[in-house]
Amino acid sequence: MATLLYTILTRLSGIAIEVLGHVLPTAVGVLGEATLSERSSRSEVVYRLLRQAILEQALKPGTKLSEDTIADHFKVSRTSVRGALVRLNAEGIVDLRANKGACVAEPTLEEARDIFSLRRMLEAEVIRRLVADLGAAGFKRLEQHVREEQAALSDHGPLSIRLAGEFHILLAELTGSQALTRFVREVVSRCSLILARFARLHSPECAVDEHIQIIRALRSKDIAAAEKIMLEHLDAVELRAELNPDKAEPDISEILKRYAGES
Amino acid sequence: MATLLYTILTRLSGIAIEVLGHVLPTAVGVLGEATLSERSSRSEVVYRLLRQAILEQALKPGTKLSEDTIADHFKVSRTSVRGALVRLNAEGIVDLRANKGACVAEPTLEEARDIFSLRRMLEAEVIRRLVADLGAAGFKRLEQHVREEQAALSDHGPLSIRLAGEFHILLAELTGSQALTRFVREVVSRCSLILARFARLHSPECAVDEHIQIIRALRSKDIAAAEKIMLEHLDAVELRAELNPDKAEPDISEILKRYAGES
DNA sequence: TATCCGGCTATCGTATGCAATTGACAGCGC
DNA sequence: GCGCTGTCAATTGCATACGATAGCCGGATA
Repeated sequence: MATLLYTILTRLSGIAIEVLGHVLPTAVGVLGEATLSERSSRSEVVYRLLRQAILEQALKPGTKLSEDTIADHFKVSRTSVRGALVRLNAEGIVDLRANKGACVAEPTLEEARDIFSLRRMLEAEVIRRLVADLGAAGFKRLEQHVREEQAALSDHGPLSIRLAGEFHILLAELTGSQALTRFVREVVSRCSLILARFARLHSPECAVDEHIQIIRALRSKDIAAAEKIMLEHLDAVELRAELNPDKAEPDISEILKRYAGES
Repeated sequence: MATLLYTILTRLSGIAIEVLGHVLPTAVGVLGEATLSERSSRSEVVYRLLRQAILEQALKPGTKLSEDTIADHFKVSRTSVRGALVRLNAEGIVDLRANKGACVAEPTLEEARDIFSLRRMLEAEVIRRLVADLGAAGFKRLEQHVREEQAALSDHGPLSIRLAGEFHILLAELTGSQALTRFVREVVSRCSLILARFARLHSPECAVDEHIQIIRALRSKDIAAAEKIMLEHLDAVELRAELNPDKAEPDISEILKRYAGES
């Protein structure tokens, strides 16, 4: 397990080292969501890299995130790592057990259903708002994004997973509501964890086609139809996840709970 | 300004000092939301105290939160304070400007409307779920809470402000959905900031009566009615806030922007 | 007089060191 | 053989120390 973390971080550390030299602006661009010229502290960089690693499912749920290990690999002090871990914990994608170290969060099946249910609500709202006022510029960004997704499709790897999630975040951003965006970002992140934990193979996870359909529905300005498409899309995502709750328990405590009569 | 922070923290530090001795369990109880026996790190304690101070509107939007000052008053190191500030920042109630220190967030009017709109959506969902499955135990907790609110009413101070917000959080908790609770907690927190910034006098802010009506509506199991009451309640809260956008600009930059033609 | 420049101070970002807690293992008693 | 207890290593929590950055103020210059 420690070995796995080792491997992942080594792969990322190539970026990290450059980042921690003075190539920041460029590297920030690479990391995606940064608005340019935004200077990044070490803690910020670690935060982004870890987040990326988790959302790309390189770091799987349950993986222990030792401060020392991470600090060594990113060539920073534990202080910076801690800052990042605290933030990730606040977002719910890292569990922070006192004196026992951090690990990638392991959503339970129950939590998974909970998240999905909320996600449906939030994204339905997104659709409603977008049908009302999405302009040409917005559609352009969406289409551009989908093109990127298609380009990354052959990759079958981390990139396509991340882009699939970011499509939904982009939708939320286009509503112009910061708060809504924030929440969508969070549920999408956690859904990524859930899929990592429960889904068999992540397949092309969110089929790009479904995203294209959503755009088309938005164009049609038909609220009911658009909402329906989105919900079906989310159902599809959820189905891919929960169909096999077999994989649901690599975690013994879940199993034992039932025998202990804790519900 | 620094003087104000000084005063507030001094008032809180009485608690803090005890807390940082070994009286933790007791003190934690005082702080409300803790499930007993949960040991708290220094960072955690600072987090809770700051959060409480902000939500009770003792620390008003815009107040600078110097790490040194806080650390001195709570008798902890800056390290612990930083951890707390990072968390508060993640929740959106503290702004963290690089190399310039933290300050209590100052929601703009635009953000305020955004938050309220989201809040309506989230709490409507809460009501829908509660109408469906709130049991006797739940009603009991709600009524207990309202009694506390009534008791605190004469106080006209921090306590009643906090309890008013916590009523809504309690409602969310009763749905059993962690994610929903989390989001409601966040919007309620930010609404508190908004009221602190824009509302004239916070009056009994959320009239206790309105809370009682909500409970009654829940009892009636009439979704439409209950939802309506809740939305009216939130409208009332919002009205109290936005009726006088005069107070909207104690902040010069907002004013100057208009003259600079930046929008 | 207004503007620009340089040092100064206050404050933050990061690294490191030490104390404290946890979990494991060996040894002892039952 | 089983369980308990005390010691040890590993890892975190916290404090302190240092370097870096932003904002302030005074002086010099046009």
